[in-house]
Amino acid sequence: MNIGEVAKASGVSAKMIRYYEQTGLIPPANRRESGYRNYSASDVHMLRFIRRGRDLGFPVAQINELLGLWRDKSRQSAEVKRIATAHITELREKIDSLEQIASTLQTLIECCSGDDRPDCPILDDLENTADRQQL
Amino acid sequence: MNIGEVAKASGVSAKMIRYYEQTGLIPPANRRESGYRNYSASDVHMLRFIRRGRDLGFPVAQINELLGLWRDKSRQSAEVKRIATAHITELREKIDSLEQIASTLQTLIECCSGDDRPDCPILDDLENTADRQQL
DNA sequence: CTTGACCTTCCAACGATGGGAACCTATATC
DNA sequence: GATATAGGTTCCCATCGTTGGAAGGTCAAG
Repeated sequence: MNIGEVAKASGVSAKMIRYYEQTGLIPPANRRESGYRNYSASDVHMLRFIRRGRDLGFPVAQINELLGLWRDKSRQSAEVKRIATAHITELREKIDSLEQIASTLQTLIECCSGDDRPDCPILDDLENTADRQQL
Repeated sequence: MNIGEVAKASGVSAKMIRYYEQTGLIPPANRRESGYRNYSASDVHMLRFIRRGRDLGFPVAQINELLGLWRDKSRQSAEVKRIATAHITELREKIDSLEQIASTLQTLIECCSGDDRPDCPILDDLENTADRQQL
Protein backbone atom coordinates (compact mmCIF):
# COMPACT_ATOMS: atom_id res chain seq x y z
CA MET A 1 0.00 0.00 0.00
CA ASN A 2 1.11 3.54 -0.75
CA ILE A 3 1.20 6.19 1.93
CA GLY A 4 -2.04 7.78 0.69
CA GLU A 5 -3.92 4.53 1.06
CA VAL A 6 -2.71 3.88 4.60
CA ALA A 7 -3.47 7.48 5.43
CA LYS A 8 -7.08 6.96 4.41
CA ALA A 9 -7.29 3.57 6.04
CA SER A 10 -5.78 4.71 9.33
CA GLY A 11 -7.09 8.22 9.59
CA VAL A 12 -3.55 9.56 9.96
CA SER A 13 -2.51 12.05 7.30
CA ALA A 14 0.40 11.20 5.01
CA LYS A 15 2.20 14.23 6.40
CA MET A 16 1.90 12.92 9.92
CA ILE A 17 2.93 9.40 8.95
CA ARG A 18 6.20 10.77 7.56
CA TYR A 19 6.60 12.90 10.63
CA TYR A 20 6.07 9.96 12.98
CA GLU A 21 8.64 8.02 11.03
CA GLN A 22 11.10 10.89 11.16
CA THR A 23 10.74 11.28 14.92
CA GLY A 24 11.05 7.56 15.52
CA LEU A 25 7.54 6.93 16.79
CA ILE A 26 7.15 4.37 14.00
CA PRO A 27 9.96 2.43 12.30
CA PRO A 28 11.14 3.49 8.83
CA ALA A 29 8.82 2.12 6.16
CA ASN A 30 10.00 -0.31 3.54
CA ARG A 31 10.63 1.31 0.19
CA ARG A 32 9.81 0.23 -3.34
CA GLU A 33 12.44 0.60 -6.04
CA SER A 34 10.82 3.89 -6.93
CA GLY A 35 11.49 5.20 -3.45
CA TYR A 36 7.82 5.10 -2.51
CA ARG A 37 7.07 3.92 1.01
CA ASN A 38 5.37 0.55 1.06
CA TYR A 39 3.01 -0.41 3.89
CA SER A 40 1.27 -3.52 5.12
CA ALA A 41 -1.98 -4.13 6.94
CA SER A 42 -0.14 -4.29 10.26
CA ASP A 43 1.20 -0.80 9.65
CA VAL A 44 -2.37 0.39 9.29
CA HIS A 45 -3.13 -1.34 12.54
CA MET A 46 -0.30 0.46 14.29
CA LEU A 47 -1.32 3.82 12.86
CA ARG A 48 -4.88 3.31 14.01
CA PHE A 49 -3.52 2.62 17.47
CA ILE A 50 -1.63 5.90 17.34
CA ARG A 51 -4.63 7.72 15.99
CA ARG A 52 -6.83 6.50 18.79
CA GLY A 53 -4.22 7.49 21.32
CA ARG A 54 -4.11 11.01 19.89
CA ASP A 55 -7.91 11.15 19.90
CA LEU A 56 -7.74 10.37 23.59
CA GLY A 57 -5.36 13.27 24.03
CA PHE A 58 -2.22 11.31 24.81
CA PRO A 59 0.94 13.20 23.92
CA VAL A 60 3.13 11.43 21.42
CA ALA A 61 5.68 10.55 24.10
CA GLN A 62 3.06 8.59 26.02
CA ILE A 63 1.84 6.93 22.88
CA ASN A 64 5.38 5.80 22.35
CA GLU A 65 5.32 4.08 25.75
CA LEU A 66 1.91 2.61 25.06
CA LEU A 67 3.11 1.28 21.72
CA GLY A 68 5.98 -0.43 23.49
CA LEU A 69 3.62 -2.05 25.96
CA TRP A 70 1.28 -2.99 23.17
CA ARG A 71 4.08 -4.85 21.38
CA ASP A 72 5.30 -6.43 24.61
CA LYS A 73 3.06 -9.44 25.07
CA SER A 74 4.43 -9.99 28.58
CA ARG A 75 3.63 -6.47 29.72
CA GLN A 76 1.94 -5.77 33.03
CA SER A 77 -1.38 -4.02 32.70
CA ALA A 78 -0.46 -1.98 35.78
CA GLU A 79 2.06 -0.12 33.66
CA VAL A 80 -0.58 0.83 31.10
CA LYS A 81 -2.95 1.85 33.83
CA ARG A 82 -0.28 4.05 35.38
CA ILE A 83 0.21 5.96 32.12
CA ALA A 84 -3.51 6.36 31.56
CA THR A 85 -4.07 7.51 35.12
CA ALA A 86 -1.33 10.11 34.87
CA HIS A 87 -2.92 11.35 31.68
CA ILE A 88 -6.39 11.61 33.11
CA THR A 89 -5.02 13.56 36.04
CA GLU A 90 -3.62 16.10 33.61
CA LEU A 91 -6.91 16.18 31.76
CA ARG A 92 -8.85 16.88 34.94
CA GLU A 93 -6.45 19.65 35.89
CA LYS A 94 -6.84 21.29 32.53
CA ILE A 95 -10.61 20.94 32.69
CA ASP A 96 -10.71 22.51 36.13
CA SER A 97 -8.63 25.41 35.00
CA LEU A 98 -10.78 26.02 31.93
CA GLU A 99 -13.93 25.76 33.97
CA GLN A 100 -12.73 28.37 36.39
CA ILE A 101 -11.91 30.69 33.54
CA ALA A 102 -15.28 30.07 31.87
CA SER A 103 -17.11 30.70 35.09
CA THR A 104 -15.38 34.03 35.68
CA LEU A 105 -16.03 35.04 32.11
CA GLN A 106 -19.65 33.98 32.38
CA THR A 107 -20.16 36.25 35.35
CA LEU A 108 -18.60 39.17 33.55
CA ILE A 109 -20.68 38.57 30.45
CA GLU A 110 -23.86 38.46 32.48
CA CYS A 111 -22.96 41.80 34.04
CA CYS A 112 -22.39 43.42 30.67
CA SER A 113 -25.40 45.17 29.22
CA GLY A 114 -24.13 44.55 25.70
CA ASP A 115 -25.70 47.61 24.15
CA ASP A 116 -24.46 50.75 22.44
CA ARG A 117 -23.14 52.35 25.61
CA PRO A 118 -19.42 52.21 26.35
CA ASP A 119 -19.61 51.09 29.98
CA CYS A 120 -18.42 47.53 30.19
CA PRO A 121 -17.70 45.36 33.23
CA ILE A 122 -15.61 43.06 31.07
CA LEU A 123 -13.17 45.81 30.15
CA ASP A 124 -13.27 47.01 33.75
CA ASP A 125 -12.16 43.60 34.89
CA LEU A 126 -9.35 43.41 32.37
CA GLU A 127 -8.26 46.86 33.40
CA ASN A 128 -8.28 46.27 37.13
CA THR A 129 -7.99 42.62 37.98
CA ALA A 130 -4.54 41.88 36.64
CA ASP A 131 -2.72 40.90 39.82
CA ARG A 132 -5.13 39.47 42.37
CA GLN A 133 -5.36 35.85 41.33
CA GLN A 134 -9.11 36.11 41.73
CA LEU A 135 -9.91 34.15 38.60
CA MET B 1 11.02 52.48 34.07
CA ASN B 2 13.20 49.75 32.60
CA ILE B 3 11.71 46.66 31.05
CA GLY B 4 12.53 44.55 34.12
CA GLU B 5 10.59 46.86 36.38
CA VAL B 6 7.50 46.92 34.19
CA ALA B 7 7.78 43.17 33.88
CA LYS B 8 7.59 42.82 37.65
CA ALA B 9 4.89 45.45 37.97
CA SER B 10 2.71 44.00 35.22
CA GLY B 11 3.33 40.30 35.62
CA VAL B 12 4.37 40.04 31.97
CA SER B 13 7.89 38.74 31.44
CA ALA B 14 10.43 40.97 29.70
CA LYS B 15 10.65 38.36 26.97
CA MET B 16 6.95 38.61 26.30
CA ILE B 17 6.94 42.40 26.40
CA ARG B 18 9.51 42.46 23.63
CA TYR B 19 7.53 39.84 21.76
CA TYR B 20 4.30 41.80 22.04
CA GLU B 21 6.09 44.85 20.74
CA GLN B 22 7.58 42.92 17.86
CA THR B 23 4.24 41.47 16.83
CA GLY B 24 2.51 44.82 17.07
CA LEU B 25 0.23 44.06 20.00
CA ILE B 26 1.77 47.00 21.82
CA PRO B 27 3.39 50.06 20.22
CA PRO B 28 7.20 50.31 20.11
CA ALA B 29 8.52 51.58 23.43
CA ASN B 30 10.37 54.85 23.73
CA ARG B 31 14.11 54.41 23.98
CA ARG B 32 16.70 56.10 26.15
CA GLU B 33 19.92 57.26 24.61
CA SER B 34 21.45 53.98 25.73
CA GLY B 35 18.93 52.07 23.65
CA TYR B 36 17.09 50.81 26.73
CA ARG B 37 13.32 50.75 26.46
CA ASN B 38 11.66 53.32 28.67
CA TYR B 39 8.17 52.75 30.05
CA SER B 40 5.56 54.78 31.88
CA ALA B 41 2.87 53.87 34.36
CA SER B 42 0.30 53.73 31.59
CA ASP B 43 2.39 51.08 29.84
CA VAL B 44 2.20 49.00 33.00
CA HIS B 45 -1.53 49.52 32.94
CA MET B 46 -1.76 48.27 29.38
CA LEU B 47 0.41 45.24 30.10
CA ARG B 48 -1.72 44.33 33.09
CA PHE B 49 -4.73 44.49 30.80
CA ILE B 50 -3.01 42.10 28.43
CA ARG B 51 -1.95 39.86 31.28
CA ARG B 52 -5.47 39.58 32.60
CA GLY B 53 -6.74 38.80 29.13
CA ARG B 54 -4.23 35.99 28.79
CA ASP B 55 -5.19 34.69 32.22
CA LEU B 56 -8.74 34.52 30.96
CA GLY B 57 -7.54 32.48 28.01
CA PHE B 58 -8.07 35.06 25.30
CA PRO B 59 -5.79 34.52 22.33
CA VAL B 60 -3.57 37.48 21.54
CA ALA B 61 -5.63 38.33 18.46
CA GLN B 62 -8.71 38.83 20.59
CA ILE B 63 -6.76 40.80 23.15
CA ASN B 64 -5.76 43.04 20.33
CA GLU B 65 -9.43 43.73 19.59
CA LEU B 66 -10.19 44.22 23.25
CA LEU B 67 -7.31 46.67 23.58
CA GLY B 68 -8.74 48.66 20.69
CA LEU B 69 -12.14 48.80 22.37
CA TRP B 70 -10.53 49.67 25.66
CA ARG B 71 -8.83 52.68 24.10
CA ASP B 72 -11.97 53.70 22.22
CA LYS B 73 -13.95 55.64 24.77
CA SER B 74 -16.98 55.69 22.46
CA ARG B 75 -17.02 51.90 22.06
CA GLN B 76 -20.22 49.91 22.35
CA SER B 77 -20.19 47.36 25.12
CA ALA B 78 -22.05 45.00 22.80
CA GLU B 79 -18.85 44.62 20.82
CA VAL B 80 -16.88 43.58 23.88
CA LYS B 81 -19.61 41.22 24.91
CA ARG B 82 -19.59 39.65 21.47
CA ILE B 83 -15.88 38.88 21.70
CA ALA B 84 -16.19 37.49 25.21
CA THR B 85 -19.18 35.37 24.25
CA ALA B 86 -17.37 33.92 21.27
CA HIS B 87 -14.46 33.08 23.54
CA ILE B 88 -16.57 31.40 26.18
CA THR B 89 -18.23 29.32 23.48
CA GLU B 90 -14.83 28.03 22.45
CA LEU B 91 -13.95 27.39 26.07
CA ARG B 92 -17.10 25.36 26.60
CA GLU B 93 -16.44 23.37 23.45
CA LYS B 94 -12.94 22.55 24.57
CA ILE B 95 -14.16 21.62 28.03
CA ASP B 96 -16.83 19.34 26.58
CA SER B 97 -14.32 17.64 24.38
CA LEU B 98 -11.88 17.10 27.23
CA GLU B 99 -14.63 15.84 29.47
CA GLN B 100 -15.69 13.29 26.92
CA ILE B 101 -12.13 12.11 26.58
CA ALA B 102 -11.68 11.94 30.34
CA SER B 103 -14.89 10.01 30.75
CA THR B 104 -13.92 7.43 28.15
CA LEU B 105 -10.52 7.09 29.71
CA GLN B 106 -12.02 6.79 33.16
CA THR B 107 -14.17 3.90 32.04
CA LEU B 108 -11.21 2.15 30.51
CA ILE B 109 -9.09 2.67 33.59
CA GLU B 110 -11.80 1.26 35.80
CA CYS B 111 -11.97 -1.83 33.62
CA CYS B 112 -8.22 -2.39 33.81
CA SER B 113 -7.12 -4.69 36.59
CA GLY B 114 -3.76 -2.92 36.80
CA ASP B 115 -1.81 -5.90 37.98
CA ASP B 116 1.06 -7.99 36.62
CA ARG B 117 -1.01 -9.70 33.98
CA PRO B 118 -0.79 -8.48 30.36
CA ASP B 119 -4.51 -8.31 29.59
CA CYS B 120 -5.49 -4.68 29.32
CA PRO B 121 -8.77 -3.10 28.19
CA ILE B 122 -6.98 0.17 27.62
CA LEU B 123 -4.67 -1.33 25.02
CA ASP B 124 -7.60 -3.24 23.58
CA ASP B 125 -9.42 0.02 23.06
CA LEU B 126 -6.45 1.69 21.42
CA GLU B 127 -6.06 -1.33 19.20
CA ASN B 128 -9.65 -1.58 18.08
CA THR B 129 -11.47 1.70 18.47
CA ALA B 130 -9.56 3.81 15.99
CA ASP B 131 -12.31 4.69 13.53
CA ARG B 132 -15.69 4.63 15.21
CA GLN B 133 -15.94 8.01 16.79
CA GLN B 134 -17.20 6.38 19.97
CA LEU B 135 -15.04 8.45 22.21
C1' DC C 1 3.61 11.26 -25.14
C1' DT C 2 1.01 13.80 -22.26
C1' DT C 3 -1.82 14.57 -18.37
C1' DG C 4 -3.04 14.21 -13.73
C1' DA C 5 -2.70 12.02 -9.50
C1' DC C 6 0.39 10.48 -6.54
C1' DC C 7 4.89 10.22 -4.31
C1' DT C 8 9.59 12.22 -2.60
C1' DT C 9 12.39 15.73 0.34
C1' DC C 10 13.03 20.12 2.38
C1' DC C 11 11.55 24.41 4.46
C1' DA C 12 8.30 27.44 6.79
C1' DA C 13 4.60 28.57 9.69
C1' DC C 14 1.33 28.39 13.47
C1' DG C 15 0.90 30.47 19.20
C1' DA C 16 2.92 31.72 23.16
C1' DT C 17 6.69 31.07 25.75
C1' DG C 18 11.36 29.98 27.58
C1' DG C 19 16.42 29.48 27.09
C1' DG C 20 20.70 31.04 25.89
C1' DA C 21 24.72 33.46 23.48
C1' DA C 22 27.20 37.60 22.50
C1' DC C 23 27.43 42.03 23.50
C1' DC C 24 26.41 46.80 25.63
C1' DT C 25 25.10 49.93 29.78
C1' DA C 26 24.33 51.39 34.63
C1' DT C 27 25.56 51.45 39.11
C1' DA C 28 28.04 50.56 43.28
C1' DT C 29 32.16 49.51 45.60
C1' DC C 30 37.14 49.51 46.15
C1' DG D 1 39.44 55.28 37.59
C1' DA D 2 38.87 50.17 37.60
C1' DT D 3 36.08 46.53 38.20
C1' DA D 4 32.21 43.53 39.44
C1' DT D 5 27.57 42.64 38.78
C1' DA D 6 23.12 43.35 37.48
C1' DG D 7 20.54 44.66 34.01
C1' DG D 8 19.60 45.84 29.23
C1' DT D 9 19.96 44.77 23.72
C1' DT D 10 19.43 41.61 19.50
C1' DC D 11 19.27 37.19 17.41
C1' DC D 12 18.58 32.36 17.10
C1' DC D 13 16.68 27.96 18.74
C1' DA D 14 13.22 24.76 20.95
C1' DT D 15 8.82 23.48 22.26
C1' DC D 16 4.29 20.40 20.26
C1' DG D 17 1.60 18.56 16.62
C1' DT D 18 0.12 19.74 12.47
C1' DT D 19 -0.51 21.88 7.98
C1' DG D 20 1.04 24.15 3.84
C1' DG D 21 3.82 24.73 -0.17
C1' DA D 22 7.69 24.30 -3.64
C1' DA D 23 10.50 21.59 -6.67
C1' DG D 24 10.88 17.47 -8.59
C1' DG D 25 10.29 12.15 -9.52
C1' DT D 26 6.80 8.08 -10.54
C1' DC D 27 2.75 5.75 -12.12
C1' DA D 28 -1.28 4.77 -14.72
C1' DA D 29 -4.63 5.87 -18.14
C1' DG D 30 -5.84 7.94 -22.42
